[in-house]
Amino acid sequence: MSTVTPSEKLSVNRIEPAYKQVAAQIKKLIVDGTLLPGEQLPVEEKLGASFGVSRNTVREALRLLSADNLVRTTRGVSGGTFVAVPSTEVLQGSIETSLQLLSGSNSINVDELFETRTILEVPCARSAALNRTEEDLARMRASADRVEHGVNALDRADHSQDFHQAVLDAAGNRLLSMMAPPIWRVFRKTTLAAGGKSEAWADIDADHLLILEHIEAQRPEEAAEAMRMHLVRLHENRL
Amino acid sequence: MSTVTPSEKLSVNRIEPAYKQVAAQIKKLIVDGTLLPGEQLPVEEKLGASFGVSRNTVREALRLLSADNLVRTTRGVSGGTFVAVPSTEVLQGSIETSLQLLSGSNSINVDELFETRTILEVPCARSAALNRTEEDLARMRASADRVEHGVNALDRADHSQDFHQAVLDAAGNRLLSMMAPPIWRVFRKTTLAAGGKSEAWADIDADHLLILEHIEAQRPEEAAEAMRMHLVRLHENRL
DNA sequence: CTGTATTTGTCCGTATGTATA
DNA sequence: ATATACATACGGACAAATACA
Repeated sequence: MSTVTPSEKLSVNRIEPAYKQVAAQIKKLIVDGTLLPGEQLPVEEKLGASFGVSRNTVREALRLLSADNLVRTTRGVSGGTFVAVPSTEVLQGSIETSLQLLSGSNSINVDELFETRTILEVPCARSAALNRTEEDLARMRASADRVEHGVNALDRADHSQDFHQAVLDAAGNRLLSMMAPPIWRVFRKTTLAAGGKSEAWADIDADHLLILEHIEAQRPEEAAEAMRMHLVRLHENRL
Repeated sequence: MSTVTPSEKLSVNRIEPAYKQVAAQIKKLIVDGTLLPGEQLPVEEKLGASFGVSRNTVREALRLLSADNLVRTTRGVSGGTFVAVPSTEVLQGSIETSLQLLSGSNSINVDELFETRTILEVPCARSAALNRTEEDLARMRASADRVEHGVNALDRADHSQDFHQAVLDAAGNRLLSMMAPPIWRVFRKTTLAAGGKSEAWADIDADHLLILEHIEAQRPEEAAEAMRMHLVRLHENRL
């Protein structure tokens, strides 16, 4: 008679390390809203006593949470572990890391990155034409100008991203504003070594000005189309 | 004469805890591709010796990486720490957690979630009409049917998500396929308590069939428009 | 400005789990 | 089946940093 492991016979869960259980419980409290942003957690020794584990185990659990930026830790007498305030940078960072990994393992390719970028940014250009404020326009003008007068390709590329971010922000959808940048950055990392063709920069400057013009004049469809053409150019030039 | 802290006078970096530095270095090796997925890292003691820190510090660093699912750890003689293979589930999980937090802190609202969903899914319906395989169609038919015959609202909502996932997958952009589900899930969590109006299900079933019909007949614009109308209905009914 | 209390950071030792001889 | 070797998991003690009296 062959022996069977419990998992084959019964529907039981594999036992989890203590630090994972502790992390899961604290995470639940944070996501549920029981622990509010900014609130201080009990000190490590106290937490250990509550969970019935050592301080060390608590610390490993806290490291799990801090990697997700759910908590922030400072040392010293007035230090401690606090529930982190959610930030867009955190989300962008985790998306970027994951995308880079998926890109490296060929789970996604550059064409998919670019198509996604287009799908996100073209509607934003349309919305931006409707919702843009004077402040938005000033930001776009400034960054478009900085692209035009950038000292080198890297500098210009940076300011070009600023321009695109300004368009996204003008559209007024904060979720879209934060989803696009990780895609740019991963795309840029994977194609930076290849080196973009610099002769395209004059066309890119013209594109930016055209997009800006349509957004300023509140012509949504024209702005969307200009953005679409611009992104095609960027794709062709691997920028 | 007033004293100034170094950070005010010089551009220096605040010193980081050892475990963060260790984590950052290992992470760099993984993202760079120096350490390949599936590869085994040196044992904790060896790592500690390499970095000049104790095993415990190494462990906390590994916890930081495991939270991002960059490494996977098992114990026992054949165990150890291995570079994890990137998975879409991981990315979706981290996006979902961040979105939920941002949603809870009003950094994004449900209208933005829904607009983003529309922007992602309407182009996917268009692409799906062009790229769909027989297998894709079978998935859509099956899930549309399960929505229609679902025993309760929760069950129907589950199958409805399956239908939408099938459309996304048929479009062929793996990045879009993985970005949409976290948005649904967060949206659903925030509006579940409110309770959807169940009298809309008949219309939803009809929508699904119409979308399916256009995709099957390879009519991209009609499919996109049907999807857009369908999402408007979902939004109106808070589903 | 110096001492002191409090909190996290780090190290070492031991326990426990796991596969294999 | 049992022992053994080797990996991570856990626990306790000390060190360092920080704010405040």
